[in-house]
Amino acid sequence: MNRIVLRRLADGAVEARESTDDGTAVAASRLPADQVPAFVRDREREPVRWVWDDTTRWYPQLLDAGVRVERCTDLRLAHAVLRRSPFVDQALLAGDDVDGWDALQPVTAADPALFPLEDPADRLDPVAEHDRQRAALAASRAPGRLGLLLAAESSGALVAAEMTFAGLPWRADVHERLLTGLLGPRPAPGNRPAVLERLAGEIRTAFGAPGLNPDSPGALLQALRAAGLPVSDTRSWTLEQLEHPGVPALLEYKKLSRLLQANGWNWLDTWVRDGRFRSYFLPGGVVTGRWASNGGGALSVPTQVRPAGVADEGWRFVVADVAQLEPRVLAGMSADTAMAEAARSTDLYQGMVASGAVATRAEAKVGMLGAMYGGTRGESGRMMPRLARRYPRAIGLVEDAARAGERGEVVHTLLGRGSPGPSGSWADRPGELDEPDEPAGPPEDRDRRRRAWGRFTRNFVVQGTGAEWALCWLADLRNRLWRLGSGTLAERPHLVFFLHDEVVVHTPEHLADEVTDAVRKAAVEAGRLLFGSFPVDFPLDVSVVGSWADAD
DNA sequence: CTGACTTGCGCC
DNA sequence: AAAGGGCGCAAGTCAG
Repeated sequence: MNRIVLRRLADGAVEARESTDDGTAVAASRLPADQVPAFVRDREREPVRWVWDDTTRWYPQLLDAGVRVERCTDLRLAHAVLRRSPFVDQALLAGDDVDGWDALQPVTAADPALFPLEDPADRLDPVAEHDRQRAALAASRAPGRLGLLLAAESSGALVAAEMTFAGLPWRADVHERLLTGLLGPRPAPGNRPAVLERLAGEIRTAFGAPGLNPDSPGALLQALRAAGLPVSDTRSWTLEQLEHPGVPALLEYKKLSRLLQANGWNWLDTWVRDGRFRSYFLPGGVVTGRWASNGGGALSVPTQVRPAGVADEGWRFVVADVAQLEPRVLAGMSADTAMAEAARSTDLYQGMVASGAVATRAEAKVGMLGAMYGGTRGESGRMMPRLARRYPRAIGLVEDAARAGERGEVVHTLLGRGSPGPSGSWADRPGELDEPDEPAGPPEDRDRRRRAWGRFTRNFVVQGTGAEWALCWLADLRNRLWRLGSGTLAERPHLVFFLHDEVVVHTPEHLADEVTDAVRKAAVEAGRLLFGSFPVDFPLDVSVVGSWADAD
């Protein structure tokens, strides 16, 4: 398949340089910027891979012009993966531009700085970088796996741009009714809603603290202690343990105050327009490879406001999430057949019980979470020896990752995403510089930091490989959805939300069953891509609903 | 005053 | 019930 590298020139025109799969140059042309969408649309008639510095700098404009692309190489994201991958000989990526590529940041409309006036991306040469990346990949220790990761990462970049373009259908009227019902009418700026004001009064009375601002943790802590309560913080969980007549009002206040601050009227004003919640998703935004988001807190939309996520008239949401993604991924990547056997069940934890490994589902769950997160105390710590006997490969893999992290070594995901190196003097190795801002401190501090880094690397391999499974799922699903419909992106079934192990597809009602089928087939394909013929299942919970709140 | 940091809490 | 990992965000707090 041919590739076309797009590059913005100093005068604003765009250069398109086409080459064959083996790198032979075919053609180069120069286009006025306003002719780029038509050019891309025309060339998309035949299979082609677009190569560009950064999807956030090219794709939104194409989508606005009604142009969808099938595949791309996102050099920014690929560079970030390659630079950290232990599979790669870093010398092959060296060049004058390497610092520029390292520093390149995505562009979001929330952060319109630097674009399009003085964009650092325009000082970088995408053709040279593409050549370096191809050479580094070809010479890498596992070009198949790493190549899959780069393709999936680039595909994720397309999905992210498309989700922002389409937006998540959101009914501001439903949301406002919900707010008014819980908080009272929208207050004037700077004032508390009536319900919060009433609760604040009750709190002041109950704790004998006139003038107390319950939003101030310091002042609240003082008031609680003055009332004779033995607390050292003001977290809800701490407060729940207390017997005091003022506590219920305080907990209610905190809950509603949180709703107001995070997803209140200001949130609606800022993030919801024309019936859509438009956030920005940032593939590769987290070190493990998970996505981050920018704007509107898209990765933590509380269940409380999900009733306002409502499909358009004649459309439906297909909401799908994977049950227990990470333990299943761990079974697959460690090729632990006993754990994969437990994963044959819809409920992996129940499968562990059925096999006799543990007595109860609760034990299975707490034990596995401890294995993946590094819990050593209490219940999960007690489960570890039994799990290690029963699932030696799975538990061995995370234990090895933890030990490697404690030694200051880099670990990697199944497809080759590398963990960042530790910083701090506990990890100093010969030839490395001390971090002047982090003194060695007493030995027990160093040990604590060492163990904390081990917990990070332990979790990194599982969370990161889980993110790779999810990327493959998304990428395959995106292509299946496109083939289901006709017309523009927004006229076909399309992705509108993604969160680690959950997707929401907005689809014309008559295609909902086919979308459900596509979501399941894509999950099977993701498992095959990562784990080949190793038998590990990824069962989905799928709901076809009118409102997001009705899923599950 | 601004910017950096802390606290607390939402999601997985 | 959290613990143990990863985030983003808003408000309060504090240093300069």
